[in-house]
Amino acid sequence: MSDSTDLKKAGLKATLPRLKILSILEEPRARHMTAEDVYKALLDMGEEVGLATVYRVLTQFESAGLVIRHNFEGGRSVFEINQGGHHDHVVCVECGEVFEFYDPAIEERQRRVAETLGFHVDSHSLYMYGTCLGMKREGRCSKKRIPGTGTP
Amino acid sequence: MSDSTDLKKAGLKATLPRLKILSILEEPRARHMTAEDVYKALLDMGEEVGLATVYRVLTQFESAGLVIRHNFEGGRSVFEINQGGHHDHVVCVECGEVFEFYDPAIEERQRRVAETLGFHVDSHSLYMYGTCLGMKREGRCSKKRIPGTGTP
DNA sequence: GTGTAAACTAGAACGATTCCCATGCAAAAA
DNA sequence: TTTTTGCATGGGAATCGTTCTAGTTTACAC
Repeated sequence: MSDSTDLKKAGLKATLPRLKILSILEEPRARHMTAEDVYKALLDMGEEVGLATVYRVLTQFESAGLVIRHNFEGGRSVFEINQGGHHDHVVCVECGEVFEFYDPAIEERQRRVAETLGFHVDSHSLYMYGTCLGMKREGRCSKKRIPGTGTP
Repeated sequence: MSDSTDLKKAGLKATLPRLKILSILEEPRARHMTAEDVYKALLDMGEEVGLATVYRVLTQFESAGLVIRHNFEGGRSVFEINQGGHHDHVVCVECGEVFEFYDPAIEERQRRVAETLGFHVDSHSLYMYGTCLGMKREGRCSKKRIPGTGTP
């Protein structure tokens, strides 16, 4: 299905900035981007889009369920395209790399805890922070820093 | 053990601002406070402490392991005194109330996941956001808003 | 094509946090 | 005791990410 159709289904007009932003987030290598990252990517591809628009659009996308917003350590938000399957995150504080995982047992226990407390859960987030020792991407921890993650 | 001893053990001089801030965080009703909350509490008790000092001291306390910093949804940080036992959080987006829980099974599964990934975990955070239907504190969801939590 | 509401841009404003620096104070040296 | 040294402080300015405002442009139903 085209991006344009995705947007209309979400009740949003298919404007140029929105289409561009969506396409950037859909690139496989994009995964977790800050608003600033998206803005820079737009500039790099020669698009005239204001930073304010990026923030507005990302927030709209979040409301529409097209993207998911994460608040990693350090305060700033990172966005990820919503491809359906829920998952949690492991963040390497050395290289800033973000890995994903899904554990049914954890999900089930969370449901249980909420039930016990009489709590209706809208969303939950689970992040693990540490170092990717022996992680196999390019041999080891890549030392490349991704904005919005890790410690200084 | 006195606060003064706690500070010295953490390698920090026992200065007045630090003692005051520590004592505020130790009050049982304090639990989860923003830097601003701590600052206001100091002003209320007639102390002359700068906001910058509050931030600086809280960060030092965090490094020393005396307090834990949380990044709840909404961006701002909330601080909680570290009383040893690790726990996770359930945040009511209606009233801003924060509840704590600990589930050994979840902790164990997390450890397992990290192990599988060859990842050394320094810390992790698990938050559930929702509404505290039927929660029994003062009958129900108290509608009192706590800074740094919840949606607008 | 045209009208209208929605979306856009740039820049100002905002709130949280950090930086800067002159001053204060307490432990170590003389 | 006096001097020195160095960390801690307070206040305001600066910075950062994010949101708001005003005026202009665009998408889409007619």
